Amino acid sequence: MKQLQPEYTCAIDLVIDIIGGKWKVLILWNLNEGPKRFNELKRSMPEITQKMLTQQLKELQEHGLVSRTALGESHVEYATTDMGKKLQPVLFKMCR
Amino acid sequence: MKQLQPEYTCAIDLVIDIIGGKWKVLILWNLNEGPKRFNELKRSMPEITQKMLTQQLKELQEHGLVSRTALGESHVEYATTDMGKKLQPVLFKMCR
DNA sequence: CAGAATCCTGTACGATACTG
DNA sequence: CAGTATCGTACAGGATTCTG
Repeated sequence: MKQLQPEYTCAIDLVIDIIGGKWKVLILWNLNEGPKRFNELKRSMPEITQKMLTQQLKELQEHGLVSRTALGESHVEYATTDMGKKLQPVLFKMCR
Repeated sequence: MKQLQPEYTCAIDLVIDIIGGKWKVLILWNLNEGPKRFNELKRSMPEITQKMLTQQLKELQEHGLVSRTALGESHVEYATTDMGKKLQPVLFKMCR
């Protein structure tokens, strides 16, 4: 998981790395309601491509904000972690 | 000057637009000490190119965070605006 | 269903040279 | 001193096809 040291000279760079880009905040927003499956997330963000959803979910996992749970052969559930839940009010206070 | 409406669905996008990228926070940091001339800024950020410094300063002006004052033929001074000064503590609280 | 694999494009950023 | 102008590159993100 990414930490503040040593490659970041400024925490802002880390924040931008973690929630920057086109999709991460939107994904966190959609997971706010509760755990969702991959295609369920996909449907709630019609404009995202599968590639980007896969990729951004993977990065959110690496940053410890989202968890992935395989519940069956073809049943995967994504949810916000405790850290993700702590981040949400900070983000969403700024969103309308 | 950019506003919250209507092209941003989330204020985070605006924040990233305003202070995102590789150089903006660093420029604001360097202007924290007081007004500086173009080359003075350039020297305090040896790795930035003239092109990027020019470009980012222009964007910071458009966002109303930095002011530009021509003091002579070849003497230009950059400084943080009131809004820039308000933004600084928020940013720098996160920086070490 | 939940992805992986390719290929492609736009643009942020860099290197370098030049100028009033 | 304070920039422009051009050219080149790397990478984020998109479109499409394929798979266990």
